[in-house]
Amino acid sequence: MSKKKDTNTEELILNAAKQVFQKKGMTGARMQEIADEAGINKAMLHYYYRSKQLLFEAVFKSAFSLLAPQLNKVINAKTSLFDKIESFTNNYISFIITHPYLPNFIIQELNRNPEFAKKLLAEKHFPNIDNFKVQVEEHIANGIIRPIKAEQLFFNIMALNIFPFVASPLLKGLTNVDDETYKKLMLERKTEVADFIINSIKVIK
Amino acid sequence: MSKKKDTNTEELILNAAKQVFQKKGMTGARMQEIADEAGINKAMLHYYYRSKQLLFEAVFKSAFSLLAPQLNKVINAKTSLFDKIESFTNNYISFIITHPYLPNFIIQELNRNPEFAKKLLAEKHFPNIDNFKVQVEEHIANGIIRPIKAEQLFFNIMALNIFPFVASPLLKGLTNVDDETYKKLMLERKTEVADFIINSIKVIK
DNA sequence: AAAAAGTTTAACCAAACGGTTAACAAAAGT
DNA sequence: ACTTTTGTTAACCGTTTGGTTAAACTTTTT
Repeated sequence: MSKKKDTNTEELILNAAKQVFQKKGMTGARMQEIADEAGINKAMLHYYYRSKQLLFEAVFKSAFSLLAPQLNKVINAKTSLFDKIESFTNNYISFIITHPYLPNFIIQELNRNPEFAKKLLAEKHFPNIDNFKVQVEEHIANGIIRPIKAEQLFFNIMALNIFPFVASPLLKGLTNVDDETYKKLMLERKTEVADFIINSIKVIK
Repeated sequence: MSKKKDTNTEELILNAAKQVFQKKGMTGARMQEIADEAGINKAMLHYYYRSKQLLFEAVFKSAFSLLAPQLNKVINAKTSLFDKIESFTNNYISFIITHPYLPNFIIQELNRNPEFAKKLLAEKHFPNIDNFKVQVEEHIANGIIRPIKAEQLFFNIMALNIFPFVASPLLKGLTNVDDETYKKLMLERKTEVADFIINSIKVIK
């Protein structure tokens, strides 16, 4: 057995492929461009990953398994509902600022191939909202939050956190703010979003 | 002058191109596929639209000018803020259900080419949030809503309305609901989203 | 040190791609 | 009637694309 190599080609390819696929998508990416990005011969891509499709799937799964634990924080965590919303919002926005292409990439590719989405979410024993649902229903029963379907609350949390990163060119254009100001607004959202949600659902005693 | 033709080829092409481009994006779409969809010879696409790029731009602009007046409803309308949020949410969700591919298409292509986004939003004298901003600030000054930046409120309105349609494969997977149930949830959002927003910002007297 | 296995490269290939051409058909203008 | 313009088609073209090959180089095994 073995694995010396200070330059691991397989990993080099995966990282280059990540960059190119996440920026241009499956159909927009070119194998030659990935090879150039990695600084190696194009044949290496096929040597290690056989085909564009398989290389893409490796990139996608890698991206998804980076995002999954983030999403799990809203769904499964032993903290109270409000704490959960606050910590998720704070963490998620930090996370996404360091991986700006990630959410758009995933959404784009899931839309391109929804069957792949179903397969992926099924095979990998995946974040399930059952616990979250129970928690929401308990909070409603105890009069802590106003009645709302757990699914709708979950959609709202996801939307408020993810959308401004996915739709940034549109929102930048509509609000007429420059890149720097937009980034500041995104940082503000680390607390703004959680406040907005909790304000909406909390019952005032 | 004139224009007899019961089958207007130019329009036939545009409609076919809309379908293909909105489903597969600029890079994923094929000229032959558009021709097949329209049931005509591929050379016709170039006869009427010169190139793939120009055909794409025609489709994009058409899609955008369909979405723009919808967005304008939040930004410029003479009604009160709460009315505005309620009517926009209700209208927008109805609108998007009849044009399901539209928001994702626009977001995807704006991300692919952000410069094109800037150009488009600049040339077409476009929805501007200035009026909305003034209105929000007035409401805050009058103690009707709690303090919030107009941009953040605007982002939140956009996010809550648009995101569940853009990210439907992801959200379907995570919440484990079938297509029919998902559609029901989307219809519920016609009122749910407005309530959620107003609950969050309204000052209780 | 020789053989075997693993890695890398340049050159190549067939298919798919966007786009063009030339010939033809249908309308419109005269 | 015929000439010109407009619309349409099949066949074609050069380039790009994902993928392969065969030979060379490197590392590991014996």
